[in-house]
Amino acid sequence: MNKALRQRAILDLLRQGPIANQDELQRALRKRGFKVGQATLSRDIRDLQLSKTASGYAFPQGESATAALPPVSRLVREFVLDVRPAGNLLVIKTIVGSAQPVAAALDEEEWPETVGTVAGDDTILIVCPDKQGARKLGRRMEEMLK
Amino acid sequence: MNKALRQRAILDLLRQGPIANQDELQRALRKRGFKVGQATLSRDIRDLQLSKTASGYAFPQGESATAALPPVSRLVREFVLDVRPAGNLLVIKTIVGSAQPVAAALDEEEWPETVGTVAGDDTILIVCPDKQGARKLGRRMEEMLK
DNA sequence: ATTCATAATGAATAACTATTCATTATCATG
DNA sequence: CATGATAATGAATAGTTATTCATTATGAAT
Repeated sequence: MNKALRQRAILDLLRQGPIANQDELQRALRKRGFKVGQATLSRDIRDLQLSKTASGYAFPQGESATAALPPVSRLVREFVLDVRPAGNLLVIKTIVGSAQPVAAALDEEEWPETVGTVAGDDTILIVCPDKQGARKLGRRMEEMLK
Repeated sequence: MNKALRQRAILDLLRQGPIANQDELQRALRKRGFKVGQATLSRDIRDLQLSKTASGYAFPQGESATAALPPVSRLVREFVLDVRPAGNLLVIKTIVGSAQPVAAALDEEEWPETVGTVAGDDTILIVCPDKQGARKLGRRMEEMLK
């Protein structure tokens, strides 16, 4: 039950390459650890306002799919447990299994302080350019935790 | 068996308003005199590169549907039997039943010499600004007849 | 006109997608 | 922690679309 992450993953998959149908989408998502039924995918596709073309699912005009998506702050609040700067690194703890997709979402934000990210099962490491960057990013994420 | 006219009509219908599915498209086309099966519509939609969105069929990016369409010259060659200037009018004879859609296609060209068009069952009247315009347009269409 | 090749089409059906209905999770509040 | 409201989900199924397999039309070339 993590619609938010799943829908982000769907958009991500779409950027990677063409998805011909919901069956294919289902299999691709399963590889990423999302196990859902076809009905749910049909709903996701409606939510994201995707359209089906001869060559697979496509984004709507003007990248408005991103708009239909919950903001990262909501993801952080929902899945992140702890944030700790450590030198020029930021160590983020998430509920188990969510580190990977949350990291992907953070990546997409393209914050200037993120040089790179690595994600395990329940831990994300964000590499920042320097100690100051890590602290700044840390504060921003603490803020999101409400 | 007049794919060319039918596909033009489909695009025209799409401009008029939303078409939710092929059943609806089939009924709308029938009103215009095109009687075809669902299978054919599925093929037309592929040909025209339309995509299906939550709010019905939509044009592809960049109006490229027009590109997938045969040029007017082909329509004229196929459906027009005779062209005769008469003062500032151009009288066009078509095979029976095609005047209406052919006139629609000619209209869309927005030639400067066409002030307006009226179409019956097998006859199109194109009103031109003057005698010269009618003759010029007449020559252009004769040309299309090969 | 006959023949041949190609294109267009429909009926039947396979494939795919959306919805309904019931169930389960989540969350706020007493 | 119960309870009720709301959201998310899946199984079954209804609805929709794509494809297959014949068949028919069209046009070119004898």
